[in-house]
Amino acid sequence: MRQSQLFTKTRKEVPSDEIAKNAKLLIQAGYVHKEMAGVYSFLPLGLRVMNKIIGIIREEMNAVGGQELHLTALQDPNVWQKSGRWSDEAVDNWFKTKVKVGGEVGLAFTHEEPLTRIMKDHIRSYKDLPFSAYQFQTKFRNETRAKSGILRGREFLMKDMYSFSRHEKEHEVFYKKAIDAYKKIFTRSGIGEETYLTFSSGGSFSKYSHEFQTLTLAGEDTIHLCEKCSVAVNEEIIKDQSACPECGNKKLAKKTSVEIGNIFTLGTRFSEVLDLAYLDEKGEKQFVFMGSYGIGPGRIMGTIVELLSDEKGIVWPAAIAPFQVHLISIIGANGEDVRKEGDGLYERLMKKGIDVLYDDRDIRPGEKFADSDLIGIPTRVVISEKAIKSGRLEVKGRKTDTVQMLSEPDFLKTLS
RNA sequence: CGGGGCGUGGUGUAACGGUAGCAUACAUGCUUUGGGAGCAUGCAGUUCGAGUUCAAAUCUCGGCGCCCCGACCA
Repeated sequence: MRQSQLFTKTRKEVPSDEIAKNAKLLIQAGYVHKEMAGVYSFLPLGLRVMNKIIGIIREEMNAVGGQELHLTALQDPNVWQKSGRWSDEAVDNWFKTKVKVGGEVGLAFTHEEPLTRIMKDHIRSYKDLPFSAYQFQTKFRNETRAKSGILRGREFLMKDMYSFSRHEKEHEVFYKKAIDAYKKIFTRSGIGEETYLTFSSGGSFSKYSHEFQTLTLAGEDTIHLCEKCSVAVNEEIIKDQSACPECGNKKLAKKTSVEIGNIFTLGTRFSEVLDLAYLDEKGEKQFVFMGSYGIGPGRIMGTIVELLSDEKGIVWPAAIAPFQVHLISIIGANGEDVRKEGDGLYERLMKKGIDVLYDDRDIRPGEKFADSDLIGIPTRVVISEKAIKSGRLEVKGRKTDTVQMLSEPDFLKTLS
């Protein structure tokens, strides 16, 4: 992508009412646009990052056998009435609206009910189980208070997976696989070190659940973590569980964190009320045993900005950066050589399948460097008269201050 | 939802109740060209509605919006 064609521009100054670092930097660098409180549009750079995160999650969900599908945002009240989750008393953050010809619909804040109903058409026998399905879907939650930039919005993308098993024992096998898959996702996203498997309350589903909590002051949760086992206990159940669930360690460290994923054992909570059942080997009717598994890709994105940015801007991990390489041309007084060489290098890199953002703009170097640091692409390559004379590329990592002069083949090797 | 703060060009900021100014961005021209260049010219603004007043960005009331703390967070 040529930066001269990128319609988003960086800004020198940030909107003064933003406090959250993730909102400040993502707006300043042109990744997102705030539409209103808690509602963000993703611009080309932001969408690229989001798609990288989605790609990682998708691979890991597929690896545990999940099948991707896409459910509706508009919800039929009937199915929610059966589970008792349609009323505003039961669920206070519904967005509800009316259909013109009569009747109400809701905007989905989660999808247990609709998917359970769909599965009634497909599950008949124990032979149809176990099974899991997932989607990336926009969720709507009428939060009384949106906050912390993209970390807590009223509209946000969510990966939600649902598992359907014959019984608890079968469910637990999948549940453990899901935990491992989640760990891989957060590690690959570059926040594995700061992310803790956290024992938490199960809300209205079950007594306990597991959350994945990432340490950051921008978060709104409090966890008590065991440094030995890398697990934590959510503050909300610390009265019941005051020691490490793994090793019994009683000296837990209290930290602020953000919940970037959660997994619940649903049991037969939904299958019973919606009558999702199968016939077992003996021909007896059994309710399907369910679980649900959520991740907020936007929360991962915002959390990475919170954790990894520095005073100059964002620092993306290579796996989720919008581009692999930021190619910058320094066009001096007679810049034709540089322009030609830059264009040529850009074409060659693109042909190799390398994702390059090419700053071909006719502006001064200082501005290009500042933008590059702000945008946060992992590798920067500068092409200039100096570089052309040396016959090498000037390569610098976003996180390091040292510049390497590499031949083009050597540079290509560093990317593979 | 309770409490607090704040709404001025695209963005960031000034202005005692009395001419809405500065910076940046943008446009044009010339000069410049390795860490957000210089000069000149131009474009562009008081959140909305009532009220007080000779006069309101400024004071009062209300709406709308944004941020923060708390409550909530399936």
